[in-house]
Amino acid sequence: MASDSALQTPPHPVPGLRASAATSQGIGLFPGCPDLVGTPFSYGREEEIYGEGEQAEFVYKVVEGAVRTHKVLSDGRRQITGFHLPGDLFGFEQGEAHRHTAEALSETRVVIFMRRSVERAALRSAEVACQLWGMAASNLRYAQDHMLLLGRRSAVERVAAFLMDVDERLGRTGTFVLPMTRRDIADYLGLTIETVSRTLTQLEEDGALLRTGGRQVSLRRSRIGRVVEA
Amino acid sequence: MASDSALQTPPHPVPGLRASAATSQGIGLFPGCPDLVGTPFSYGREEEIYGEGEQAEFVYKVVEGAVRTHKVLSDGRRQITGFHLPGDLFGFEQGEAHRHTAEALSETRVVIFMRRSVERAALRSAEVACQLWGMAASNLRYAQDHMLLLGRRSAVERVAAFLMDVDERLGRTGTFVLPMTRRDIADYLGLTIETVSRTLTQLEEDGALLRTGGRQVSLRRSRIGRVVEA
DNA sequence: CGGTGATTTGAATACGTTCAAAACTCGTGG
DNA sequence: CCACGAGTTTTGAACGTATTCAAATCACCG
Repeated sequence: MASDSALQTPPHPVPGLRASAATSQGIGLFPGCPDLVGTPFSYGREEEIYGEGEQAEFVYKVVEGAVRTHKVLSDGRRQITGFHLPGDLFGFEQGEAHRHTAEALSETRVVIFMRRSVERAALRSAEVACQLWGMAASNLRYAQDHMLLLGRRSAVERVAAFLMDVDERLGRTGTFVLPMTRRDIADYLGLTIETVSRTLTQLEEDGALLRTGGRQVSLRRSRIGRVVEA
Repeated sequence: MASDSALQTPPHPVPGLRASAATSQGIGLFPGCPDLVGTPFSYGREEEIYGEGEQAEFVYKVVEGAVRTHKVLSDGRRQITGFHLPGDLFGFEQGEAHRHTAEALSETRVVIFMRRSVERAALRSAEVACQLWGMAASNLRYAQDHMLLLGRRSAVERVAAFLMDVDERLGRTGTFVLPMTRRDIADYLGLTIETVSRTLTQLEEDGALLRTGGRQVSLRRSRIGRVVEA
């Protein structure tokens, strides 16, 4: 399931000193932050990147593909806390252990950084620390919007808002292929797969979107926008 | 409704240069951060501290009392994103405008800081920036736990988890007076006031807690803990 | 002690869930 | 290129939890 890259040692790579050797492919942690260079790595569909409770050694940046992070209750109920698309950072924890499980939705390429070195960089440079702060704050904003969705929105509103969000993050073309299953969508929106499916059907009947094949959707922005409004 | 302090000009104070004069009462932003001194201020029960969309000029730290922050949909549905008790910081935004509304639950004393000067301090000092990062990260963790609660937990689980959380933050005595109304609890847990009330009754019948008067509760930690488990 | 707002309780309803089965997709191999 | 088959998605029907609407009770302040 793992990629065939010679650099890999799944499931938990140790970049060590190889980071500098990877400079050609390496991508900086932040736009203007050339000294922190990551090691490329990749994961196969449904592959676990790290599990809840594991030592949080690395930080990850998506290059290609998509990742989900989630939490689970002991009886299996699952809440996806976020989908991470190219350019997004994930896996950063304050404590020693990961507080989520992260899995690749599809064949996914990332670059990884040692958490320790990022933290050291933050301690030395106010600029780096501010970027990390900004990142956490932006994730917080996102989480709070999602709290409003989970706590107070109806099924149609959740699904419509979700589709608009995905469209946005995928380039606002209005037409895209959902990178996740119905189960993932349901576990992200606090619904069941059946409700997600029924709601999609309803939105299509209302002319808010068109479906061609299981995952492909085209939004009628004006119509679907009216569903969310409030 | 505002306090009778001579320093006040409700609802939106301008501390300006008075900050240094307030040193005697002033409380630093962080434990080891003596150069950022706030101006004391207070608000009456149900008084708005700032509104969503307003210019985010200040940052607040609760000294006494309690504050709620929330978001509202145009039709009035409300989601409380957090309760802030003594010691907690709130009102920090990344952008120019507040993304929530903040209100005092009861007579509340805070110290306020100019956002600009905190930001300037962060730019200068990696240590301050790291503290702010840590704060945002901790809020994020909290928000993500709450997402799991809102998305996947039943009414009893939500109420039980809520009571245990309040107990924790109020000193783990097991006995306390809820500082908020049923409506606040409902809007925090994504339920209705009726459901919160019924659930409280049910928990009492199950022997998980005792109620003496509207807001006073005593938890049977072992019993109520079993409700949340998962 | 009265009055107002908060809380609780009751009954009917609705929305989303659950369980079950059919239909569709898409990758694989013939 | 088509057929197969596993997994995913859709649809259907019954059910359950939480909501809604309504009214009674309670708590607290003056």
